[in-house]
Amino acid sequence: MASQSPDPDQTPRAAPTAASKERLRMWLRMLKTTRHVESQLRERLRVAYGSTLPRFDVMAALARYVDGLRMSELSGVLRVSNGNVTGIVDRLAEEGLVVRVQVPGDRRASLVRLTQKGREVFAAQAEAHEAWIDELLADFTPEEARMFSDHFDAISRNHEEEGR
Amino acid sequence: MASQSPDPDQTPRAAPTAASKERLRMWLRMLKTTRHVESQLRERLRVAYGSTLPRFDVMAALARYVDGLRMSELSGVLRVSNGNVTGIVDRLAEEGLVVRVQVPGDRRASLVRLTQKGREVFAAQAEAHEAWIDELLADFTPEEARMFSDHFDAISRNHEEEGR
DNA sequence: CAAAAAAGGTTTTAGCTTGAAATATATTTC
DNA sequence: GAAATATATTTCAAGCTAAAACCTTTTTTG
Repeated sequence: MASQSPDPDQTPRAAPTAASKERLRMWLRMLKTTRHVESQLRERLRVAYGSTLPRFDVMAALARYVDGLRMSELSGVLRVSNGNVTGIVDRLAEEGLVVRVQVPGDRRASLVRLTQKGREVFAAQAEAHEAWIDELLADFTPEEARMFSDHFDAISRNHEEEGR
Repeated sequence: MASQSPDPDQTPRAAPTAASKERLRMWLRMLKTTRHVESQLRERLRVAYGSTLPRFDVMAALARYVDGLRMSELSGVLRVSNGNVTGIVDRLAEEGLVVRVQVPGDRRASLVRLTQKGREVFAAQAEAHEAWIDELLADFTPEEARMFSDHFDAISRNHEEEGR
């Protein structure tokens, strides 16, 4: 076992350290797994429901907020750009899954809500979605899943504070 | 501690089980973290280098394969659609970062390679990229990172077998 | 070898994504 | 209360994405 750590200085950035290599490795694997699951979900939503992940995400947000959300709240919850939501809601509205309701006191704003049809469609999709996740992540035991959840949760919290 | 598992039957799909709830929870958190890191990387690449993540991914692949890759190999390595790579390579070629080389024996195919300029630009971006990851995932200790890597790695392997 | 099938790429279409500019309405300030 | 500022949303430009249609060129097959 020859000497392996010739450079023990505390370089704060740019210089690749053992730790940064480890994190990079983790990131690449995590990204790969995430993309695989996402692309599976995309395809299954497309084939089974003729829908997309962004549409599903919007409906999921609206399902959680029964009273509806303003466009800006929607983009805030989903953490996507403002103009982005406009197009997705347009298409969902065309299909009769959501409605834009005028906000009484403010003629700029509008409230987006799921329609009855929207609620029904989403309920079916959400159930399938959960089963797909269960299948795609079957390699994680429930215990592992819980451990990872808790860890990611801590990190998300940090991120949210930054992004205030 | 009252009894907590009223439904011990082996329902294979659709019925939400405790395990599926746990995996769903994990997925949502993992996705949130991944998206946060990705959007940070996108923004930083844009601001610091006027570039994008897909461009970076293509250059990273070409940096690993010094002899170059065919378009189809490139899309295979990156796991994106065939026609997708065409546009990205077009733009990288316009900027002089890659070149398309005719394959001697086959007039359909072409080999894509990084130019000298491409190698230099990528080297700088890759170093910044690693430092950004290190910063964005600083909440993971190197040991945790290693553990997560190993776990995701096992899963990726399974996915690759499916996707053959 | 000619027809058929396969392989390598590009183009097209429709949708998603962001950031910036534009529009309309509200609120604040002088 | 008019002008300036801020807020809510949409529009726009540029790029990414998958899938499908479409050329070429190569390989296979009868």
